[in-house]
Parts: sequence; C-alpha cells; structure tokens
Amino acid sequence: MAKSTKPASSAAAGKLERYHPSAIEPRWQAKWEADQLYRTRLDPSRPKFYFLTMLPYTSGDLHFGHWYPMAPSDARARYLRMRGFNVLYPIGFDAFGLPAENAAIKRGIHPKTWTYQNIDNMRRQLRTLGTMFDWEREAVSADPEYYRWTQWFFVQLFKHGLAYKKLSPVDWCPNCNTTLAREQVWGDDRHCERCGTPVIKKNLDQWFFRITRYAEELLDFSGIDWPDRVRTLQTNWIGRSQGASVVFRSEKGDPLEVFTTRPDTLWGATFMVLAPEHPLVARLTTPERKAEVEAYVVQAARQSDIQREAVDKDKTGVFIGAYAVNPVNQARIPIWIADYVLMTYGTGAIMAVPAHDERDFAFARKYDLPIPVVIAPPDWDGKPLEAAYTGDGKMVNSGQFDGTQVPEDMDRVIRWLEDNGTGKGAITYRLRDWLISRQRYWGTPIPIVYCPEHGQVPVPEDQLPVLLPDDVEWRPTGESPLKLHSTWKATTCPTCGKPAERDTDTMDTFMCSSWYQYRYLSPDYAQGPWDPKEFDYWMPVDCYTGGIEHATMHLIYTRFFTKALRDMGLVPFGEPMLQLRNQGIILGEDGEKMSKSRGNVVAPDSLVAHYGADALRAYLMFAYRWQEGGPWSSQGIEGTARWLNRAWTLVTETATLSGREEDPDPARRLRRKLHQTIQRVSADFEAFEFNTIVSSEMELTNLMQDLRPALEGTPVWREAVLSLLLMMAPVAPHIAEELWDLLGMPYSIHQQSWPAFIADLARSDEITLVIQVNGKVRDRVQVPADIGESEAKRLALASEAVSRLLGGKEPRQVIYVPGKLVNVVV
RNA sequence: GCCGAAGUGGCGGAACUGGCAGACGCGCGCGACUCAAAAUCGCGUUCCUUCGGGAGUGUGGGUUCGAGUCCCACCUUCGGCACCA
Repeated sequence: MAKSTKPASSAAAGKLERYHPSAIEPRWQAKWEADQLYRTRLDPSRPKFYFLTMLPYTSGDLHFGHWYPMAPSDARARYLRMRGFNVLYPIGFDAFGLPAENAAIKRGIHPKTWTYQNIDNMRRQLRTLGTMFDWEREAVSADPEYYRWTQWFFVQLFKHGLAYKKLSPVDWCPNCNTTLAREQVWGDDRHCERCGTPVIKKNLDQWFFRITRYAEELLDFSGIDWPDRVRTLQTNWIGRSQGASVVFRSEKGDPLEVFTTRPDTLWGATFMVLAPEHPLVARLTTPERKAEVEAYVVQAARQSDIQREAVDKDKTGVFIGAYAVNPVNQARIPIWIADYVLMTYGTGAIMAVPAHDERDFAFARKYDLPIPVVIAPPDWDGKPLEAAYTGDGKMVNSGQFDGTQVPEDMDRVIRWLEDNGTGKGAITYRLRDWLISRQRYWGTPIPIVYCPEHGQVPVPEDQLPVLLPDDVEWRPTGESPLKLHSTWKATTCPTCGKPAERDTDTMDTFMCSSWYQYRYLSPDYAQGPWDPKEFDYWMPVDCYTGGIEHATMHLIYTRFFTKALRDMGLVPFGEPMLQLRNQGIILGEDGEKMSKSRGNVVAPDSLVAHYGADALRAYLMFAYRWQEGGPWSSQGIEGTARWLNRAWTLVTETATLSGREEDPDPARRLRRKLHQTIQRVSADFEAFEFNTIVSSEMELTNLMQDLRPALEGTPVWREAVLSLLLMMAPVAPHIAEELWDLLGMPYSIHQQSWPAFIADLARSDEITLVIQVNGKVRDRVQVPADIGESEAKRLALASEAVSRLLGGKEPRQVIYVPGKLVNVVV
C-alpha cells in the first residue's frame, strides 16, 4: 500500500497535484480494509443501530439499479456512525433462484459456478463504491451453512402446522418448465416474469405456508414506521372483505356455503352461481342438463386466464338443473355455473342478487332471471331497475327487516342469521397461502422425506443441511432435476429406517430472503440460525431501505416469517423492521426498466474509472428525489465531479493557518452559512432527503470560494474547511479522508464526530425585509433582524415603490409578518 | 372500474409551519487564461416586453392581505389491484 500521509505543511506550500480519484480511492479502500475500520462489534456502551439495505440478487454485474439504493444508504449509515451510534451495516447475496438458472442454461455453465463468479464480481464492485459494509458478516443464501438454517426454519414451520402440502392448480411456465408464484405472473396477458411466455395451469402437489393465518395481523402496521404507499399496497394485496357466510342448501340437502359482503340483500337472491370447478357441480347436475354442463366446464377449463378474466367479456353460464333453497325466505332458486365465479376466492359459490350487483344484474338480464328490488334506491318509484343499485337505502321485500337502513344496521341481519344458525359474520381475504415449491434445481432442497409407512417426515435437525448435489442435469426437462438424479432422492425414513424418498423440489427464494436479516448477525454460527448474544444486542432492524417493487412480495413474506417465528417462541417481536424507506427505480436512459434483455443497462465500472466512486456516490444522491428515481443520465456526474474538484483545490491551497486576523463581517457570514449547512444536512440525513444534502454542501463550498480572498488562513476558515470535510465524509468518503489526512488530522475522518450545530451562530443579525403591495413584491430592504413592527411598517410606507403605487392614497391595511415581510393593501 | 403517487424553466430538481418561485446542478451563451484546445475561473440563462412593466408552478374555480403549498371539480402521466361476491 502506498504511503498515504503527507505532511500538512506541503498543503500550504502551493499547488499540489490535482484531484485524481483513481489514485486515492483504491489506496484508502485497502487501508480501511486492512485496519478493519468497518468491522462492527458488540458494544453495550454505545446505542446500537441496525441499518439494513436489501441484499442484491446475484444476476451478474451490478448496475445503477443496485447502486442507487446503496450509495445513499451507505452515506446515511456513515452519518449515523458519526452521530455516535454503533452501526451494523451488513450485506450479502441472494444467490439461489430461477434467473441464475436460466442465465446458466443460456451460457452452458453450472449455475453454481455462474453464481459464485457473479458474487466475486459484485463484491469487487461494492468495494469500489467505497461502502462501509462489514464483510465479516456477509451471508450468501446458496452456502450450505446458510441454507442449512433455511431448511431448519422449514422444519419448524412444518412442525407448527404452518407448512402443508396440497394438490393445487398452479401457474406453470411452459418455457421455463416451472411453477410460478402469483407475483411472478405479470401483465394482463399473464406472462412469465422471466421469459414472457403466457402461463398455463397445471395441477401439482406442492408445499404452502399458511400466511393467510396472519392476514389480519399483517394489516396492522401500528408500531412500525413504514411508508403509506407500502401499507396501502399490502392492504390491497391482503384484500380484506367483511360480510357474512351463509349456508344455502340444495334440494338434495347438500350445504352450499357462500360468502357475501351484503347479507342485507339475501332476500333478493334469485339464483346461485357456482364456479365451474366447484366440487358439487357433478353431483348436483341433473341428467338432462349433464351434457351441456360438462361441455361448459370443459370449455371454461380450456380457456386461458386472459380470455376468462377479460373484463369486458359477456357473462356466460349454464343452468345445471338443480335448485337450492334460500335460507332466509325458503325461496326455491335455480343453480347455475358461470366462469365469472372463481374457485380461488371465497367459497367458489355465490348467491346472485341481480338487483344489487352489477355482474349478477348482467347475468340475470342475459338469461331472463328475475330481478327483485330489496334495497330501495332514493326516490324509487317501484318500477324495475335499469341497472344494479349498489348504494345505501332501506330494505324492502325482506320480511321482518323491511325498513331497516343499510349499511348502518347491517349488524341486525347478521345477528339474526347467527341466531337462526343459517349464517354468521365472516371475513374473507384476497391473500392466498404462499406457494413455495419450485420444480427447479438451483434452490434450497425441501427437507422432507416420504416414507411409504410414515408419510411426510421432516429430516432430523442434526442431519441438516440436505445438500444440493452438484452433479445433476440442470437443464430443463419438465421435471425437477433432483428427481432425475440417479441416487440423490433415495434415502431412508428417519422414523423407521426403511427406504424412503426425498422431496425433489426446492424452495422459493423469497424463503431465503425472509430471514437473512437474522443471519447477518452471526453468519458463521453453527449452533443455531443466529448467535443469541448478537441477536439480543442488535435486533430488531432499526432502518430498512430498498425498492418499492418488493412491497407485496418480500416485504409481506418477511413480516409473516417473523410473526411465525414469534409464535414459535424464537423471537420476542412480531415485526422485523421498525422503519422502512423505499427508493424509486432507476430506469435506463431510454426511460425503460434497466434489464440486460433490453440492452439498456449502464454499468458503473467505467464511470468509476473516469470520475471516481466519490463523484458517482454524490451524483446518485444528488440527481434524483430518492423516493422517485427516474431515467439514468450520465451527463450530470460532471457536476458532482467538479464540486469535488473545487473542494480539493480549496482545501489543498488554503487550509493552513497563517496567523491572519479574521475580517469580522465575512467571518460572520461564513460561520452563519456553516452552521446553517450543518443544521440542514443533519436534518436531511434524518429525513432521507439526499439530494439537498449534496446541494447544501455545494452551497457552502461556493460561498467559501467567494470568501476565500477575505478569510484564507484565518481560524474561521480552518473551522469551515474541517467541518465541510466532516460533512462530506458520508457522501464522498475517499476524498474526505485524503484531505483530512493532508491537513494532518488524526486518522480516520470516519471515526470523528459529526460537527456540532450551534443555533446562535446560524442566526442572522440582519434580514431582508420584503415589501409587498397587494401581495406582489415591490421592494426589499436590509434591516436588523430584531426590527419592530412599527419601524418595519414605517420603512415599507417610506419605500419609493410603495408611494408610487399608492399614488397619494391611504393604504387600506398594512400586514406585518415578523422577520419576513410587510404587505401594503391598497 | 377501484386504490395510490406525481405534475414547477431546455433537463434533473429546490422552496421549513401559506410569506422573495426556480436554490443546487446539467445544458446552453458570452468573456478571461491559451498559439490553440481541454481543464479551470468569471458573468448570464423562466417566458413575453414598446424596458415602464406584464405573465408564470397541469386546467378551471374558491378561501386568504398573500397560494407551488389549503379547499372543490377536472385533465395528464406513472405504479398497483381488478368479474373479489
């Protein structure tokens, strides 16, 4: 490593070499690493802060999509450290999963080789950014030491009844040959997230986690500081509906449970509709309707989801010949099947109330079914409705409930149903259980053994991990690669020791990332998923940053996971991350999402080489509203690079004390600006306002440049230079360290305290009093900050502009806003 | 259709609780330095203007002495959900 310290006196000796980031950045990175500057240790004497940023997926090169969240997060972690917190700021890699496998297939390299090569490259890139990650705590989800515990958690969930297996229609990508989670099916045409192929349905026996058991609790965000946007997205995703479940009966006596949000309209139910896949359809269909019903069922099943879910599609359906009895009025009503009723929501059966539901109305119109009104619209004349009425009103034609105002008194109806035993208050969610089975190779093997005698048996904990074999045919065949392996799946039953088979599926990678925040605490710990000493000190996560695109996937799963761990007695809290802040997305220069397939990925390496990591870090903070993001543009980096250059020149040429006396007026100006900047930058770091952090520091630099001839070499100048460097340290860690060192200050700048803000010094003793006439600015005067009302008004009325506009008349009103302005109303 | 976010110069974006709109930067223009260029530095840069001033924060209203900011209605863009019973 090059010798880094130059004597401070050489800085004063005149022009030094110019700012060359490529010369200083690697040198400091190596020194910080050698000195273990960013290792984090338990320290009960300091307040802890667990600052977590979402771990990157190992897709290859890091692009600005990765750097955009990291540069500001890193700066904020550094700021908090300078504020005295013991900051844990770890990183790792989400290394399993489908995209890695697809990429490997395309290149003909083993997914493991490909993934770990990528990790090496990404580590290098993250280091060149000058991040303060504690690499000793790095966790990689594809390491056996990691997925051993992923499997262990699976076993715990299984033992606590939160993991179960069921045959279920799943979205299947015929191109990737795999099951897709609902979140991985994109767009109106329901295509595969990865390859764009339209998905089809396939029935497979698969593992699910009972996230729906936590639906209600997941709606509760009290006690955590998460953005409204995420809360809204999650709330919609969970999709809570309140109403009643009511049991109708077929004439044969089969119970037909329906869910309705409008139990008050029960008296208007004139038919029932079952989903075509409903299990009772075959049994209830009468012989003479059989042919037509079966044809409809086949046709509905064959239709793709696109066709079936097209909103503007005509309602279609078939009468199955059977009748049901409406439990509230014993009316005999026909049972139909129709594809607008979904087996995957509610009970797969509905009561149809055509007068008060738009879909039922359209259906009844088409098939000429009765449409009796049971909620009177305002000014209703008793005539048939022209459209479904879904609003409020009084119940009519509803027996004893006639005149009941709904929805206000809906509870009376529900209570009556409950007293009668025909129904009860009920809540239904859109959220479905989390399907985690993947018929893929590159993932965590599911630690379950199938024994002919004992069924599903979890692999004993002391036999974990179930290792993923390297020697498989991982190219897609339509089957799980592990199933085709010659020996891997053959094992013995942990219970009886007789021959048994392993589960050949792997887990959804969202399982890996649901608990990584715990593994960072002690990635090498072998006695459990985490070292309890570390856990007790660090958890929970104090601040979490990452992309909004994970709102309804990762960010729900990890909350669920922690709640499940809490109920199993493993953690003492129900929310993993106390504060969440989302950055927006960086798009390609074409305004489209950055992706390799689009060819619009901007790789940072060449920009680092040209401008340096510091300029790039500053630019990533400066160029956008962090929460918004936007299209990438390389152009503006010039701005932050020039700023760093100016700072370099300023410090290297002027920072040494010369014994010169301060000129009081400019000294006051500089001190005021300095403390205003400290205040602003501190507040902006707290509030994640990264762009104005940089602009404030630029303003201070600009003012220093202006005042340089007056103040160079004075104590206030030295104070300003040192404070500026301290404030630059989180943003541009290398140049700040270099200049700090050049000034002979003690290593390291990153171990110094944040400069103190002194309110008295930030306050101005003079203000610009704005003089308005009818709210329009007409004049400005410099006045003492403590000017009184009468004096301010006198000055305003004395203004030439005001007297011109008054034209000799008396003002109607004169308004004085202390410290700001006088408004003369004419 | 429902839910949410956002609309400010050529561009990215500032503007704390209603009080100087356009900070900071990019780009552009002019100038200095240079044989020249780059770099750097200085000045200018919302629009219109008869040089007095006038208009201006998506549109139209409103509240107010005063509105980018608050209220009402609408338009556009982006994100999410969507035959959810």
